[in-house]
Amino acid sequence: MSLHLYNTLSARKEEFQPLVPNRVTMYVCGPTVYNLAHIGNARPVVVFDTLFRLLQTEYDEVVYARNITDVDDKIIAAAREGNRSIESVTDEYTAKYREDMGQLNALPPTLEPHATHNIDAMIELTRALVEKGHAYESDGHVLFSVESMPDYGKLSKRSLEDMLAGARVEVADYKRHPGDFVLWKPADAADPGWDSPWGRGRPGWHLECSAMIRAHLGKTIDIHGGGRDLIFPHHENEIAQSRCAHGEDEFVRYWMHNAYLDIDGEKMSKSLGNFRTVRELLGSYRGEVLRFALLSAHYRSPLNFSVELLEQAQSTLDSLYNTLRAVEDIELDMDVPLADEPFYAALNDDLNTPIAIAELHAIARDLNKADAADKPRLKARMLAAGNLLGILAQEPEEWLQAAGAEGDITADEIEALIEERQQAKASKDFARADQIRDDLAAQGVVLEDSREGTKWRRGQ
RNA sequence: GGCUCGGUGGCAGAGUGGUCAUGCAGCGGACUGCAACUCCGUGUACGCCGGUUCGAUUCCGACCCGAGCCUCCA
Repeated sequence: MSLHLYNTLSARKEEFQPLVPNRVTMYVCGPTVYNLAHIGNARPVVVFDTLFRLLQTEYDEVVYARNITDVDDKIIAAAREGNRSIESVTDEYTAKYREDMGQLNALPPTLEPHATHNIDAMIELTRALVEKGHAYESDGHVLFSVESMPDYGKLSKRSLEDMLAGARVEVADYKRHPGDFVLWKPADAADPGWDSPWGRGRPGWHLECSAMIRAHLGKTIDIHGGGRDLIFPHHENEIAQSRCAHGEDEFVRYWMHNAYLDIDGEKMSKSLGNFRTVRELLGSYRGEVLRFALLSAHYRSPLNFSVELLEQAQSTLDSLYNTLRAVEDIELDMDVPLADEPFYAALNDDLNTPIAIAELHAIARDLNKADAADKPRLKARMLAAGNLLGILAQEPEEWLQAAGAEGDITADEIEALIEERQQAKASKDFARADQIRDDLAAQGVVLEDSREGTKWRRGQ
């Protein structure tokens, strides 16, 4: 099955065809770097990283850009609050963001444009919009005129009338229409700012993405991703800016939006304060566990986030790695055509990761009971599935035996006890053998006997 | 209020007009000195009420409940 993606714009699955054969351009809204990423922020990263991996199996060139928003009111506020410079705030959180996402096995994007490095492109875009009559200057601000664009609201499926009906925000008096949004705003002397035809100022948030896409990927791109909550106004406004400035009918060919993480039936968000940072969770769970948990639901479905979810992800990965450990010495059969793989078909069907994971389980089950002759191929298939999902890349033994915390019993101590237990078993002293096993179990070490000897892992 | 989108077995979570999701947990069995691992088997699930249909969890309509967006937010 060829790749099909659900397009928010058409509200249906469409066959994916890149604008330029064999070259795909993808842009995903990245972080505003003023604090730590929470696990909800990680969902689009993991989802679009999986898509990135999938696209690379099919296309020679995949250009994936994820921006860093490093100029914003919140950053300024955070710098003031911490009595530090803007740069020290953005540098710190950019670095931590990269580290955290790397822990989730997210590949680095091809491009990581910074807003502050693209100010010229933003000014240029604004100038073009003013010249074409889509924007106007008012009270030091430059605003986009939503009435100048006939199909404004197409992505979010609402009309200007709908928006007015729902308006519950005080309208700034410098706006001609309540829906008009800021492209460029004046900056105080104390705030970061850049000279422009409209005085010293800084860009509006929506403008940044449009300008960086134009500067780095082109007028029309294939895929634009982000969280559902960005559909309106952010992505709607990107469309308005880019299409009106460039005179193109098409800005983004496939709009993709992930649902969010829920906590107790509510979305996890900064404003609700019910979030858990990735960094905090990494203290208790490995990044791969977090990633697997995020992939356990389809990206367009809300995912209930809980400790139970993580525990389940942990035990599922342990089990899969256990299967791989049993075939550690088996050579891989590299001749595995992805096109024939059910997990590949599942991912090509709008990134259906739950089905892909189900297929992975099917392969693992077959591998567990396979004849020696079939193992090289099954192992290769399992690893290929894991690779697309961004999991199962570690050495099984390392995964299963990694110490969880300081003070855990060491591998050497465990090996010594296993040896002692072997002797006890040989002399039929089962009471002693079982006691050793129970003692280890109490310290989180599980023993697994087989004809080849005893293996151990840390777990429940 | 306007606009979107959902309600699936103990839990998580796919999918479909008519024998199967899958995983975790539970139960039974095989294996094992006993376990663990693994394997095999095992569940009157699809919010409620109507309609269409030979047949609906799946299509249509009403209703109930929930979520999201309309304001910074993945």
